[in-house]
Amino acid sequence: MSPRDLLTGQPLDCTEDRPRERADAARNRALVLDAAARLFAAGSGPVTMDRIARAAGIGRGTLYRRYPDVASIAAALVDSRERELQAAILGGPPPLGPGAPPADRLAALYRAVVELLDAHTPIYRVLFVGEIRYAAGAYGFWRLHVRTLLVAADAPDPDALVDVLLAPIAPETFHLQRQVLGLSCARIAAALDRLAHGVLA
Amino acid sequence: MSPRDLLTGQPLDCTEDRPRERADAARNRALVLDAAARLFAAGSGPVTMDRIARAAGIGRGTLYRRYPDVASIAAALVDSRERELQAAILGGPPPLGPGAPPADRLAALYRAVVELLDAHTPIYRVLFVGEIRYAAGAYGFWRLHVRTLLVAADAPDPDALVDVLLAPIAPETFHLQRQVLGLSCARIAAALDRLAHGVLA
DNA sequence: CGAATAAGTGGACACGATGTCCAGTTGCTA
DNA sequence: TAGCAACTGGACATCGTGTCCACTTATTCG
Repeated sequence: MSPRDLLTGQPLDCTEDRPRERADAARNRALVLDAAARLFAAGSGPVTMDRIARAAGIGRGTLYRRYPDVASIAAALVDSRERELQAAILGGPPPLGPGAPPADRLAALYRAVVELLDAHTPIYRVLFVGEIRYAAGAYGFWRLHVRTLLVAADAPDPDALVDVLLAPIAPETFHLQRQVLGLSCARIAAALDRLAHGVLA
Repeated sequence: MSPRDLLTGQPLDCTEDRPRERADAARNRALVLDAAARLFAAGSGPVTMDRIARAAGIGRGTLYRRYPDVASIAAALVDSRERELQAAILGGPPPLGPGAPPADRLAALYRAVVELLDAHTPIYRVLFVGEIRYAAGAYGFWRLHVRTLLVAADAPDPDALVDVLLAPIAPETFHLQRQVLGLSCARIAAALDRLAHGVLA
């Protein structure tokens, strides 16, 4: 693990005696996130560092100071939602939280992720593009969780199965099903439900 | 369907009376495919149109004349292998070909695709990147085939399930399992086998 | 209060890739 | 062997990336 938060790029130890973030920097950060959210929502053309900087009314150098790339900005935008989901998985009510059978918990995770993807499709399509996906914080957490469920269900070779079970919630697949094919979230979740109960029978 | 072959970029009607491809053009095409194969195999840095042109010793304009992008070149490189697989699915011996139960046929498809991905990982990582994947010829064929299997197995909502079942053989997932995690093809195929038999129970 | 200082700022720059265009060349055919 | 059409190759305009550095400003401390 790195000493920095994977999602925000901020040092993890916010309460350290190291000099606090300056007021203008904080203001600019808000401008950046706001502008990026607008650009993602607008969906007109690819969201680039250049566009974000111009939309936020700041220089490129300033943008690069805090965020190394578009993915890190996307991560910051969905940060709070993902923390909520993690909390619900770790300590919320079943079936998402502890207490339900593994297959039901996996299905519940699928349902929650489908909602998340639906609410922030353009962001996740940047955040989880190709390889980056596996480096993103959320994937690591989901992977750990699903692996635990596999072990609890006595499934063979959890290390090989876990990524197979996570593949169907890749943003590319979701986008194809939701936008291109026009499937409802309920139908997608139902298909994933069958997957969960089929494999973790 | 377009009047051109999705894989080779060549007109579909090779025997038409339209002027045949000139000798120098054919030579250059061979040079291009050869150079691209070498670049993909070498694996040193991203394979771009520019590099391919230089490696083949031809100009950029010449390259763009036949191939609009790197993906189309990658498609041409695996064309013959994919045609073989399609033939085996349509008319080969079971379980890949007709005659075996749907779950077995799906598992056999998984096994064959895993082999294909393993033999040409770098090519497929370009060919199936993000959205492009669904536009590539192979995906459409596999999709149709798997949908047929789902219908044959009386699975509910084949249109929602089919992409869920195809997601785990995305090159990104395969790369993670094979290269990053170091799993053997056999283990990956076994996990997919469980998936096939779990869902098409 | 008013320097000193370090963090923050913004735009210029070099680089690399894309896709287009067109003047010149060459293979093919009659 | 002449002419046409296909082919060739490199120049060009465009766009995005990531770095760099001289300048500015918020904060701190004497």
